Amino acid sequence: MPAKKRGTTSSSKSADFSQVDVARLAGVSQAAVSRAFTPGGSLSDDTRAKVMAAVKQLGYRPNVIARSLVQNSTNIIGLVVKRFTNPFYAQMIQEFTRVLQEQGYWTLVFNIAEKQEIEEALPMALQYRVDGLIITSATLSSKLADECARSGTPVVSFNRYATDGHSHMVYCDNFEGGRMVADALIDAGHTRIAYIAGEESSSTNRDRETGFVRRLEERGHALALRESAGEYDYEMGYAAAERLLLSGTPRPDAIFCANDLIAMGALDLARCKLGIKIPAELSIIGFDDIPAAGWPSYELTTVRQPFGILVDTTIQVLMDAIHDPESEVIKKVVTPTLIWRGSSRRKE
Amino acid sequence: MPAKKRGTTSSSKSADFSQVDVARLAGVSQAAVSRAFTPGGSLSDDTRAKVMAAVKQLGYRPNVIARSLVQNSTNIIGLVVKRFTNPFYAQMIQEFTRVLQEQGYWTLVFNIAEKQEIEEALPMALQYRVDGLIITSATLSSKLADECARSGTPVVSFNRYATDGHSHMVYCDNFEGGRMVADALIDAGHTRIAYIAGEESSSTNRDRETGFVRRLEERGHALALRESAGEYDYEMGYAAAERLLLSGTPRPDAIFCANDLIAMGALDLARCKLGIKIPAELSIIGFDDIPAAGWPSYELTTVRQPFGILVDTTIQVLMDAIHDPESEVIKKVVTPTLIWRGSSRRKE
DNA sequence: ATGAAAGCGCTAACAT
DNA sequence: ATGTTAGCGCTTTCAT
Repeated sequence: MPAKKRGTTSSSKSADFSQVDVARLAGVSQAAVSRAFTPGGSLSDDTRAKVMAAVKQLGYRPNVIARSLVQNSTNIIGLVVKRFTNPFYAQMIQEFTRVLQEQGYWTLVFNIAEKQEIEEALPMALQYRVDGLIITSATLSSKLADECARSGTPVVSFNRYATDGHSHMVYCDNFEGGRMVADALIDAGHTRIAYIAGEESSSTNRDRETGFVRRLEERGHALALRESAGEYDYEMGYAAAERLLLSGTPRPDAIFCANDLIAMGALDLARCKLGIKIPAELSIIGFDDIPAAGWPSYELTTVRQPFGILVDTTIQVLMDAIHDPESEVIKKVVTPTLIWRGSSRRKE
Repeated sequence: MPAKKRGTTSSSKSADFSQVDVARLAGVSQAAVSRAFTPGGSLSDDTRAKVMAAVKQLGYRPNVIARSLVQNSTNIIGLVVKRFTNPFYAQMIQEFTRVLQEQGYWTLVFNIAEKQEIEEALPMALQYRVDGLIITSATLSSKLADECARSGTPVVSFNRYATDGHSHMVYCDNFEGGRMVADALIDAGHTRIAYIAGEESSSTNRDRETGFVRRLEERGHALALRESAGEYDYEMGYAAAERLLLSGTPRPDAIFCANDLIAMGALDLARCKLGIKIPAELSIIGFDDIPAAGWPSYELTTVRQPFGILVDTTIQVLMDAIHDPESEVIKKVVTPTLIWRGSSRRKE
């Protein structure tokens, strides 16, 4: 089946040359060719020149797959993602691929739509012998985590907990972010405070909400209303806000949304459909600080996740784990920042 | 360097088992194990059972890298991307990875920031022996295209021309899209019509602009003003609109922007900073139809690229090319649709 | 500095 | 149906 053409006879198509071909043409051993491509391979200038001439003449290109087989290392990192269209995650992936490339790694993307799909995707990643895994928007079952550990593949969970005992973790302090928002809203004098949740099962949602609600309570406030978008997207945020604001109960004077997309949906519903004045009649605060949050049409107050730091840290942790497979589980927490903009009232 | 543990002795960490290990445990030949993992491999139920028992006991997982080496096929598609953060492209990548996975392929992402970087990224893709390449947001030099052809790696250029004689092409009819906008604006009675360009060197920009301007001229109109954002993003669009609308010359009454992000930047500048009424005083039309274009805060009239069709077609073309490497260059053109929304006046 | 040879884990052709 | 054998293209000893 492989339509492979070998040998020295000049044939025009689909010809992949190997080091044997190069060696033959250069009049050296195949090992010499290999050394010419090995950093630190000891080779005389003369032979190296001969090799390179032959390489150029044939248009030879090393076969990374073969190298990966013998070195038991692919220089590929598996990136498991979901919710791709959320700008926050899109930007993440962009950064991950970019920074990884700078470090000489390539990114194999595993796109999981349903929760269960990670059970298929992850074994594939292991079969491809990736050197490491970054998991965003999914949680490894402990069985999967064990398999990764057994095969010596380090895993970094990005922006979520992992209690499997093997995965490293890098995440934003979502709990603290929730607290910040509670303080901001209380300080601004709000009294009927609501929360719109994102994906209920996600640890990001749980932490943001818990931090938020606990802090409200600490300061003698209760959560007045709660609604759930179910997903982290605009449309679901819009719909959730609709349920929240048209529920018949007295309208809240502030809403904390689990992320920016939800907040923008809520904001649009409130001002475009219901004609509510933002922030005079209603404050809205999001989470992430995606680019659109800063656009003049939204001016969304939000909790910024410092994603450059998150990405760099994640990759650093992964690289450390790759080079020291025996290391203990590493956990890095990054602190978010509240970004004040026009969608919320300020302290009087 | 590879810390590999072999053999039958039960050792706990980093143990990757091979078919030899499985065979030994199952009391069959190594080839039998291979056959157990080969779709049409002939094997008795008895041996298959023995193999599977051993597989399970050891936690054996096939090594795809080794298979790729012998089969000369990786089941990996290289995806070359740029401008990741543009929602249109983010959505594309999401779709590409999803659909490719459905077909049993995995996506290796090559993120190129600078134009020149494709000269490094593409050879790497070839070294990884990808089964095919999808190029978005970049143009292959004919030298690179030749190398792909020589190595038998099919290439599909996504949303851009390729005149290299090898690359297949799937793109939206940007020229026609430009014409549609010209008609829409003229029909609505606009007389001072402007254009804000995206990345000047991109074929998408060139085609949209050419189609637009030609059609204006056909109908006896001239382009009143032209400004360039230089990039396809919001900030550059905002800045370009600022130059355009504050240039001192009489203000245009309509602007066609090379894509939605630029249009949203222009729209925000016009109404938030300059207080211009949209669309009463100024019509704005974009291109792409990203999700945000439909949000109530923007209601952006735009030319929709049917991206589901674009992606499906691209992958279909690529699959065909993979299975018939000798095929002629394929070119598929997809027609866009004008989506009317509130940011532009309608025919009176 | 260089070549010869072993072997990475697998598939596939060739026996039987 | 199953085992034997020969590679795939490469790195890496081990000699020299």
